[in-house]
Amino acid sequence: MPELPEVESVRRQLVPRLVGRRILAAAAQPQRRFSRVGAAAGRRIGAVRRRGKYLLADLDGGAELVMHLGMTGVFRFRGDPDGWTPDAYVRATFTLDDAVLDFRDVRRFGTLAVVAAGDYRGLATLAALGPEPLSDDFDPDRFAAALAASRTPVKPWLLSQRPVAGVGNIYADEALWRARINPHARRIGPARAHALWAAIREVLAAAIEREGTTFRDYRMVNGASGRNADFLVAYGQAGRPCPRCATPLRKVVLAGRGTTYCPRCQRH
DNA sequence: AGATCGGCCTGGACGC
DNA sequence: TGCGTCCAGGCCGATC
Repeated sequence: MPELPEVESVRRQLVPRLVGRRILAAAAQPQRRFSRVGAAAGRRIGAVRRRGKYLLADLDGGAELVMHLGMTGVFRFRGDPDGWTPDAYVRATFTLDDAVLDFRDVRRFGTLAVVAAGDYRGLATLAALGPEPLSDDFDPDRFAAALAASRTPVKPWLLSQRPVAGVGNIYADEALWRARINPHARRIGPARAHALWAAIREVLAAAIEREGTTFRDYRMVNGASGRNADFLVAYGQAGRPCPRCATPLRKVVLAGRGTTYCPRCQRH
């Protein structure tokens, strides 16, 4: 499930192969999640950026290609040494001047859209996206103040993408464990908010170093897996002893999402 | 206006 | 073996 570290790892592999290239043709399956993809045809690609879990490619003529990997989205180039060949799950194809790029997405949770540059009106989450966690825009005091003002349990609050961009289910569980905060907590003081602020940055930075977490679907553009799965201490570890206090980790459903935490050392 | 919840989508794991 | 059920979860839109 691609979150910020996975999307960033994909971005880093896309940059050398997309920046400066011209899109000769672009086509996607007809569905609402793919909007005006054909409008990318004929345009040259500028910077390939990332905001949260979104990939953003600047196109000439004042356009922008917005890409979201959803749950199972991957980008792959035809003819690469990894032997990728398109299959029934390819949802969109971009013909470049020197390569052919496929967007494969088994579960169709991904999004592709060509918009006027910066016009995210059809993309509510992107339009209201919080600060980049690894940038100076992510301010610990503002984060603590926003957390103090919220009455929502902290985990779904994080997943909303408004307080901070790019944190999904895996890294929310990891960061809350690291900061010793119960995912159900609704009232969190400044000291613990600062601990969570730091934990988010640490967890995401370490996962980027390892090129993301692969369980099954997530792959980089070259087909390789991320190496972070073996380092998870909370997500997917229900029943195992907490590495801090040895209490068995508990799994619950919170706001419709599987949530694993230590019932002893993660406090309300 | 903000919080909450169901729907989307499909393969794989699991139970009988 | 085969079938049915459940689960994974980011985002969107409807509803309260």
